[in-house]
Amino acid sequence: MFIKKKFSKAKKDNDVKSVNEQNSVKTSDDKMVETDIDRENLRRIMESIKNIENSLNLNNDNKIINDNEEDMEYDYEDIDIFFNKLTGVNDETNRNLQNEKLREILTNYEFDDFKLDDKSKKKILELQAIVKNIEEKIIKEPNYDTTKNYKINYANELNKEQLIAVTTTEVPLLVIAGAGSGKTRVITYKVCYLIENGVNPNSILLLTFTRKAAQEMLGRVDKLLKNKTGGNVLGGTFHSYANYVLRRYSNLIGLKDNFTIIDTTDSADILSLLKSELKINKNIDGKPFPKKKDLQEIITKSRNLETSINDVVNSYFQDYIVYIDEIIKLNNGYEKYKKGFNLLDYDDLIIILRDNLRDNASFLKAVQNGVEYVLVDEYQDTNTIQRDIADLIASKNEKITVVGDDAQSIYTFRGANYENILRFPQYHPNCGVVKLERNYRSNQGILDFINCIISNAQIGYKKNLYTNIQSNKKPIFKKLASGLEEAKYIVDKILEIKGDILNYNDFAILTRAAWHSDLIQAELMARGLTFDVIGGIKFAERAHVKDIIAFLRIIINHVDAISWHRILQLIDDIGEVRATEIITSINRKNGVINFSDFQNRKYYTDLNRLENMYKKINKDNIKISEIFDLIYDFYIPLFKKNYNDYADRDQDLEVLKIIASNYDSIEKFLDDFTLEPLNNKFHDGVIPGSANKKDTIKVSTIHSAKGLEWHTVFIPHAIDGFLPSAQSLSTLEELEEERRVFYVACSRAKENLFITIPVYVESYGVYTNKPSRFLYEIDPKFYFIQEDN
DNA sequence: AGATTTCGTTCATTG
DNA sequence: AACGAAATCT
Repeated sequence: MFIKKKFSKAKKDNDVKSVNEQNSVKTSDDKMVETDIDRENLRRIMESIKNIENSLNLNNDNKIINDNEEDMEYDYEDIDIFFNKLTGVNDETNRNLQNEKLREILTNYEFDDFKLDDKSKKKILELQAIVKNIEEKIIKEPNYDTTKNYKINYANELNKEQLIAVTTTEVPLLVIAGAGSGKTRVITYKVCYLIENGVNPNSILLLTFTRKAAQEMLGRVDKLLKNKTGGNVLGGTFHSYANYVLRRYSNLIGLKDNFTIIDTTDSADILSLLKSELKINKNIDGKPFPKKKDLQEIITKSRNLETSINDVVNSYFQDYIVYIDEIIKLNNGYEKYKKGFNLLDYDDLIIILRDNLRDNASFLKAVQNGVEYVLVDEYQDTNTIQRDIADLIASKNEKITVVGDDAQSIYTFRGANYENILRFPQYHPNCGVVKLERNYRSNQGILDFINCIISNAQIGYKKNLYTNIQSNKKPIFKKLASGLEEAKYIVDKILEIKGDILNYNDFAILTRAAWHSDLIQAELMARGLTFDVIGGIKFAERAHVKDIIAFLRIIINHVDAISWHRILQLIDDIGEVRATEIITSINRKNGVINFSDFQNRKYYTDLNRLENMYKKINKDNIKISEIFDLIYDFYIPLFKKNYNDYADRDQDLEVLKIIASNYDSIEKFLDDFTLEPLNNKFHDGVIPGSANKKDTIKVSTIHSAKGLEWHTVFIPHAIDGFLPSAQSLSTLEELEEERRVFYVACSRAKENLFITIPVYVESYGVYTNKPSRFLYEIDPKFYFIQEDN
């Protein structure tokens, strides 16, 4: 069972041999497995067990570990015995003891309080004052002309606060919208209302968190108005809007309009390349030089928070303080590299836009010329750059509406600043405020629970969500023996609740980190249930998908060096150094692809094939599907050579071709692909991101679940250290954000909310009995601890 | 020297 | 699954 699974990984032929002589640890079915790692793991497990046993105050007879025993040598049977005791599978008394103990843990849970420095205290006080002030700006009555003949009866279809939010169009407006309070509805109706009052749809700018959100809202506008005007609204994310404007007015800002947008992985790859070119690969005081991912994070953080690299390293990456000079050097190299090869990263898109709106009057005028009304969704997740963009565009008439919920701000790690929402009135002194508190989503049991979570938060608008939904089910907390048991429990529950009435669509499993649902996915698969994975490793980030994208980018931007690196290194005997040499030669020829200089090299055959491929692609009126066929002709042999699991990856290639073939141009496809990366893992013939209405269970990260809702929601692995994440416990701000993550997760549920923890976490090989501290903070009367299966 | 293979380590959250 | 360090190949 679980232990075997863990240890089978370490089982290797030669290890097995050595076991016989040295050690006698064995599994319950007598298979010899033993390595140093095994022993270390076993020791750790035993230590965990000891701790739990001690905390349970078992008498010695019930213990499997004798404290006096010096030599910690156990075999795996011991663990099974303990396991059964702990879960009470065999023993009624123990089960009761367990639940009693759990209740005790949940009510006597102690954590260190954070010591706030004076600066933070001051800030909290200041924000509290702001919050108080804001209450005075609340608009009390709608300004709605009932005599007007609208297609939509706004007064009927909206509650009073929603109606105020929709009809207040001529002043800056802050809409504080609690979870499930009809935020989307407000935005959709507001767009309709503007259009019905004669506003030109393409002078409305709607900025949302994902492009899908914008599309859905505008689709609903079309439905409500029974025409196609919604499609003319400028809608999208800040990044996609930036892309649009920068290309359109590239001449005004000295930018080439055929720039390539690179994603996070590309940035990291470039940094890694520069790192090896600069030959800085040191190890000072046992602290290794930052990995490419960390480098990328440092740089992007410094740009999004608008602070120096020095500050970022000092506050978030103390281990790298010794390398600050090198990191700054690398950053300069990175900037130069992007300029040289006509690349823009995500941060460039919005920073260049903001800077030009601010400093370039003719550009500002050109952009403002088209925009009369600005609507911003998920305002709590904007950073200061995005805030500036919205403010600058709206600066000519201040007809700006922002909608958000500071309690759901969960993106500070990428620079989002929930203070934007609190400080909106400071930037717009004549603004109005609307608070939406009526919840249309969850039943009262869930609302009590989530109100409780957020009442423990330190900063924010006071909100108290209420509902008219009659049912009143308390959330359920359940402890399971292992991740495997947790997975089984969840799948069983889904089937039980679903019955014949509900759809799979009604269920979601939400986790803090994508891998927390690994075992659940395995269980779903084993039982033949279809599910979609959202979040985690994205389709667009899989190695072979990136390969294809690289081929396409070269077509548009012949000097896109990072793509060349990817492609060339697929070929045998070409590594980083050879690739750089070849790329230099391409640059010398100004992007002309001609590899004749390398005729005598052994890898010339493939280079020649590559050259011919691009010659064939470079033909007028070639269809996108033909381009793909040519690329695949070249790629497939290399693909099979480079990925021994190519059979699993194979289907992605076909999907990519289908998606791309729906576009008119490669450029458009690449933009979309980078700006709205397909989230879903691909399996069973589902095209990721397609409007496929298949009835599937959703397995998602909490972050990706923002704005969505389900009948029944499961939050597995709600272990303290996972949620909140152990990596977010150093400051109060971090902890507060974790609380909001938990809040977002719980508030997705309409009817049922299940929170579970496994006692044994397979991938870490540790036992735990601590549920999330956020659970502890909640009055026990607001949830059940489920005692049996 | 540079390319490739192997093996251990690691597991936030994203446009 | 993907990275990076170390071992091994050419």
